[in-house]
Amino acid sequence: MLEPSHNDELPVIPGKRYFTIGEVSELCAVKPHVLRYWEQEFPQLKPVKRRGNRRYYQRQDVLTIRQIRSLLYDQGFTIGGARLQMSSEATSSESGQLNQLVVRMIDDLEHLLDLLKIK
Amino acid sequence: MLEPSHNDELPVIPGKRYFTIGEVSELCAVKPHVLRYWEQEFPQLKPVKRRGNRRYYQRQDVLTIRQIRSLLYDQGFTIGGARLQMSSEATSSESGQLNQLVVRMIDDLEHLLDLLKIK
DNA sequence: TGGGTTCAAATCCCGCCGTTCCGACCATTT
DNA sequence: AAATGGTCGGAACGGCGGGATTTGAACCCA
Repeated sequence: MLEPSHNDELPVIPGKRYFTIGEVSELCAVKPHVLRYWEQEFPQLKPVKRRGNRRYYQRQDVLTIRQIRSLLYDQGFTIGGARLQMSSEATSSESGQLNQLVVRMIDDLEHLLDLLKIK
Repeated sequence: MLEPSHNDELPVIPGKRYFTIGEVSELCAVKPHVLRYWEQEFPQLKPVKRRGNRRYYQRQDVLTIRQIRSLLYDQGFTIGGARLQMSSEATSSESGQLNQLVVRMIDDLEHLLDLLKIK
């Protein structure tokens, strides 16, 4: 259960705007009914709903789900613990210190990505 | 940044060398049978045993138990997740807090890398 | 010698985290 | 428009992780 079945191994997210629950299920390796369940447990997970209450997930939703998945399946949090992490992350990204560090690391990564593209 | 551990509210550890399971139970607010159970789940928790298989805990054991307690009860890890945290900390020369921060940042950065891949 | 503590091991139990079922609704293909 | 297949919510169901309780004996201190 706690083998690192990591996000790296998940498919690349196609370049389209909306995804059905079935598509998200495959993109995140999480069954549809589990996605519906998580929706009850994580307030930040709120896909758009249209005609007949169908869910339409956007990129951010997919990434959020992958993050939840990582917290639960890779890092070994309970659902309550994962919820805590998600919300504490939301608030900590507003405190400059950590945020700046992350921003700098992102810069470095972008730099590296550029290098990779050239070669 | 992370949830303050409730360990602050636990009693000060008296300045003696050995503690019985009953004493540790009170010092850590964890019932004796749970302490025995955790002993099966966390290899690093190995109190000395003497005369009639009785457990004699040392200061370090008490601290270890408080840490496990914090991971399980305050931070919302499963037992498996807590074990992961403990062992990853054991291999780190730094404190558990920093280590955990790094783990989360790596997670965040992977999250951001996904974003970069799309754009 | 008696009351409190501890022991290992077996058994019990509850709630988390899904799973399975369901009839009905929706979307896409032919 | 019919056929095919995905999706809907809600309720009932289930495994099992994480203890809790029980048992009966050994131990310790007074």
